[in-house]
Order: sequence, then structure tokens, then C-alpha cells
Amino acid sequence: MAELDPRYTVRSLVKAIELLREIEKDPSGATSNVTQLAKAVGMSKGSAFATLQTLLAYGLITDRGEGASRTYRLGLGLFRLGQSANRQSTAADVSAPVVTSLMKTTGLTARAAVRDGDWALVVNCVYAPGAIRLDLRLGERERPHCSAIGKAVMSTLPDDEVRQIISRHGMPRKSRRTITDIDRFMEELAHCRQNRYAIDDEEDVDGIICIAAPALDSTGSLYATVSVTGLKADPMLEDVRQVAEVVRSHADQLTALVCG
Amino acid sequence: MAELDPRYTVRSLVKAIELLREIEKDPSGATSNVTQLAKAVGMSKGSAFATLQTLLAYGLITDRGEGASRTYRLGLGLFRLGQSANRQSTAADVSAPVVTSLMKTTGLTARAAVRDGDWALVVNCVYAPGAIRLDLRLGERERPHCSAIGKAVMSTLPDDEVRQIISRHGMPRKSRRTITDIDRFMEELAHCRQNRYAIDDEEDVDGIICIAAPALDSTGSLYATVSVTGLKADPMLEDVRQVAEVVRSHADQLTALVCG
DNA sequence: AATCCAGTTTGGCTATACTGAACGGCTAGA
DNA sequence: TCTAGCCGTTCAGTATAGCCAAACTGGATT
Repeated sequence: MAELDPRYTVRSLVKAIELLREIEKDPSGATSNVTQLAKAVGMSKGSAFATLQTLLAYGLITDRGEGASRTYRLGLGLFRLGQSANRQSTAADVSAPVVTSLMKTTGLTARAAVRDGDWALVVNCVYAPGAIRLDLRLGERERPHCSAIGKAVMSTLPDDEVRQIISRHGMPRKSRRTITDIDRFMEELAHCRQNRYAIDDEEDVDGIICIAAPALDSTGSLYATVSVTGLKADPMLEDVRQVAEVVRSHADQLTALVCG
Repeated sequence: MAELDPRYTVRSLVKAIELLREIEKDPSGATSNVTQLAKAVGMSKGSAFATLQTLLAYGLITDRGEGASRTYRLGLGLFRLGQSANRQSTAADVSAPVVTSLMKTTGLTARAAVRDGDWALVVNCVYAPGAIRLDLRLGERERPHCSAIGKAVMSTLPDDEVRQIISRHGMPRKSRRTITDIDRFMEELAHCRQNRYAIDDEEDVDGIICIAAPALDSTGSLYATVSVTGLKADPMLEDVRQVAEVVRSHADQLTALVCG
């Protein structure tokens, strides 16, 4: 509640939020009836009733009991939203310092991505300072078969799941060096698993190289991947293996951040 | 979204919820800017801006970027509320069938309680059919030292934590048989841990007896306790040990429900 | 029966949230 | 370097939508 500009404040929404907070305060929900809630947030019974009905219709709260003994508790709609909030904010926020550090260390554009169904989704991006701006956008979805990020994601999944995902979208040729054979791709993934990093060597766009490594959460499943992208000609990328080491160590940093 | 009575619908709140849902849909937050969100939910930029500002002020969303590249994502305020929602709804709802079954099997008033800081909080209560209505209310807070529910909660905590809690509130005498000596109380807890149930034998109110057992979650910490309460003279309570067995088995049922 | 206390409903008033247009800053492209 | 376009932000006017207070309903308690 840092700053609330009275010009841009939707009062009925504020009241609704205060009602939610009030309901939250009462773990049993025993005293969360219309009358008491209205009193607690300083509004009339009628208004509180309408607000609660609306929250109810959207599953943000639930009610128990009928008539005079009706009480309200927070609902599963809120729980669902909360889970999404967690995924969204942590993936982007937690990875931020790691991505920035990765960019500074390598001098290359660095990104973080999470798994989004069959794709890899970029949730953070820090551009390398310099004239050439690669066309990398936040929110971009990377293909699983021809991007370092995609491969890094796939490398954390079991083989049969990978094959299913690939079969759903095929392996369209994007550049001269795109891998278009599934068995060749599975071999490549095996290397990724061994090295704990993945390389896209002009397989998506001619002249562009990309290196990614997965960071796991405390349950051992994929949390996010971090990556760097640059021109094949970039002197920074002369020793690819060395850069890959840096990417992998940053992924490990992210893992440490998430688990601890 | 089952039913939404147009009479009791707070439109600006509906719009806010729809905005949240829209932001939720976009895992990266890349396309969640004012203009696109406003278009998606069908409201003007100005309104959407004000609504987003309000949500922002209360931490339900976060923003990234400044000026023309500002985007929104779900915030940690939502996460917090969601966690509370989970605790509230599951404890009460999940325990409901177990509590009902417990009441039917024993013929006694049955309840479920969760730990609420230093107290035990009743989240569910099913009254026994019959003339005499014990004054047991939903949302009641039970004292740790002289109630079966309180003892059951304490029995899942390490000794030093129990001593701290007790020292904060003392051991006021509530009835003739209230335990007022801390060492005597710790002995009692040891028995509770062995038997996996706790008994309040007229220690709170003369003539009232209560039996409780803890249910654990998958991490092994306390999820809730279930209990029955009745008059000492009640024929149902002739064989206390047998009733305690039933209570304990219902607690185990709840544990099974919670763990999956 | 009568009373109380809760949720629900209503009507009228006014604050308020919406619209639509304008402003300023930024980026991209010519 | 200039221009066009898009973005967030601001603002004023207006219809509306949310607010309040009071009345109504229904169950439980006395």
C-alpha cells in the first residue's frame, strides 16, 4: 500500500480487497458474515452484500451455511490466481539478477525462459549494450527443436514426452543447419543432458548462436532456463565451450536461489 | 461463475477480476500492457489504467518497465491471499465428511480444529442430535492446556515450543480437574503422543469430557485435529477408550484424505 | 406469541467510475 | 533529422452504478 493516488483509485475495488483481507484474517470464517465484514471495512450491509455476491460468482470466496448463519471464506479461485502469481513473479523476478549478471559476464544478450506447455517462453531479457540489437522479445515463444532454450527445456523431460511434443509440431527447417531428424535430435538431447547445457549453432537463424542451461527447483523439475545469444562472428563467442561453462554456472546460481 | 444476479453485481469489481484473469493468461507478462488489457476485457484505457493502479497499490499485481513499455503481472499479494485461501477452504471442507462420520459413529458432537498460533481453532462442527446443545461454536479458540483439542495440537510440537506457548498464557484453573502444573502437563502430553489421542476429562468444564486426535499432512506436521465432546454422564462415553479408538481412526482417515 | 438477529431487498441520491479525446515521451523508420 | 505511430498518462463531463438507510423475510430463541 505504498502509494495510492486518489485520482486513480477505484473505490469499490478497494472495498472488495479490504473485504478479502478481512476474511483472510479470520481463519475459521466463523465471524465472517455480512454484518461483521461490513462493519470491519466501514461500509453498509447492502454494499458489502453486493460485493460479496460478486466475489462469490467468480469463486474468489466461498460461502457456508444458509440464511442467518451464512459465512464467507476465501475460495479456490483465489488459490488458483495465487499459484499463477507465484509462477509469474518468481520466474521473472528471481531470475533477474542472474540474467543481468550473465549478460555482464559474457557481454551477450541474456535471457531466462520457462516451460509453457510445449514451448519455451521468455520471461526475462537483458540486452547486451552495443549497436546491433538482436530481435529478441520478452514473451517470445521458442520452438523446442531448433533453439537452445527449447532444447534445454526438453533435456529435462523424459524421452517419450519429448517425442510426443515434437510430433505435435513437427521439425520444420528454419535454417541450413536445423536438425530435422528426430533420432538425430534425441542424440543431441543426450549430449545436452550430459553437459547440462544446450547449443543452438545456427539451427534457427543463420549466423546466430545461442547457449542455454536449465535451472531446477527443489523438486528436481525444471524451474527456468537461462541463455545467451549472439552473432556467430562475435569475438565473445570464439570459445563456445568457455561461454557454455559460464551459462551453466549461472543456471546453477539460479537453482541455488530457488532452492534456498 | 455459476450465477451472477445483475442486481448484486459490482461492475468495476468484475472488470478488475477479468483484468486479473487476463494477466493470468499471459505467463510472460509481455503483452499485458494497459492498451491490450483494456481491449481484452472491453473497457477504455482510462478505466483500465485506474483499475490497474488500484490493484498495484494493494500488491495484487506488479509492474515492470516504465513508460511505453510498462507491463503487468500478478503480484505476491495475490499469492499470499491464495495461500490463505488454501488453508481456509481445505481445512474446513476436507474435514467435513470425516467430522460428520465421526458424529454419526459416536453419536457425540464432533469438531475439527486447526492450529492458529498459540491456540487451537475450531473450523468445523457437527452437532449431535438431541435435546442438550453444548455451547460449542465454530471459530471458537480452545486453550492449549485444558482442552483435548489443545493438547492434541501441542502433542505434535516439540517440548520446548510447548513450554514457550504455555508460559505465554499461563495455566489458569478452569475447573476442579484442570491441570495447572507444567510438569504434570508435559507428562500428560507424553501419554498423548504414545496413544495418538488426547483426553480432556472435565479439565475445562465440570461434567464435560472431550477426546481429540491429530491428523498430519504429507510433511508430517499437524494438519488438523478431530474431536468429540459430550457429557461425562452420557452413556456413549461409558467406555472412553473405545471412543478414543474411533476418534483416532477418523483422524487417520483425515490424514489419508489429505495425503492423497 | 413476541422478540431478536441475521441475511436479503428496495429506492433514491450522489459520488463515482466510465468514456473519449488530448498530451507528452519514446521508438522506428524515412 | 524529422516524422509518424504507439504507448502510457491525464483530464473534464456525464450517465450510471454503487452507496446508504430503511424496510422486509425467516429462523431461532425467550
